[in-house]
Amino acid sequence: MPAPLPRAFYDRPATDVARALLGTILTHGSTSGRIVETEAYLGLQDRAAHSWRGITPRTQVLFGDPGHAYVYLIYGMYECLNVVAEPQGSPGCVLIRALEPLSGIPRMRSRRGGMAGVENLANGPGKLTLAMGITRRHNGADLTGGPLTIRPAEHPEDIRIQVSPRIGIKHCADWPLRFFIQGSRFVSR
DNA sequence: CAATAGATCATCT
DNA sequence: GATGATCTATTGC
Repeated sequence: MPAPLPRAFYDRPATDVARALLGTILTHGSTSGRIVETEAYLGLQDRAAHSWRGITPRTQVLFGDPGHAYVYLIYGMYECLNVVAEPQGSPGCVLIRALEPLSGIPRMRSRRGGMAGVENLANGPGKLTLAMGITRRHNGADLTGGPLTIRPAEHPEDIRIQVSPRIGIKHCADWPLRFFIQGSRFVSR
């Protein structure tokens, strides 16, 4: 099993990290999946980003070291996983929106309630945290070593990236900051 | 198939 | 007190 991506991988603009994360492998315990869809959130100039107003108790991790997880509760019901990018003090991050399940699929299915097909196990930000067992306990977790890690893509050269506006936001709704693997059946709708 | 409603709560005003 | 980086079930055509 290859080593987790190093901190330097995350220490660059959020948009670059969002593209580079496509094809990499998120692992938590027995479950793992290939990242097929991401969105970049830019920080102070991006009104769709949580961090656009500056540091609050919630956005603190976004201003910290890159390579850590930012997990928050949305709509009182689901949690979303982000990866902190950019150097300390610069709050860019990347939302992980969809996974292609690779291992631990029965475990994922039972966490999701037992009936979902493989394409529907983790094809959305709230679904993938549920399937992978990721919760707010992982907020601030170091992704370069620990129970939750991201490992290099297996065939990065084969990946074709497609770009679109981000989903489900009100501000900056036309910025082309959503990235996904062309042709993947595991991308959200 | 498309549109809509409802669930539910931490965070910030 | 309003809002939201969602999801599922249900209704309507």
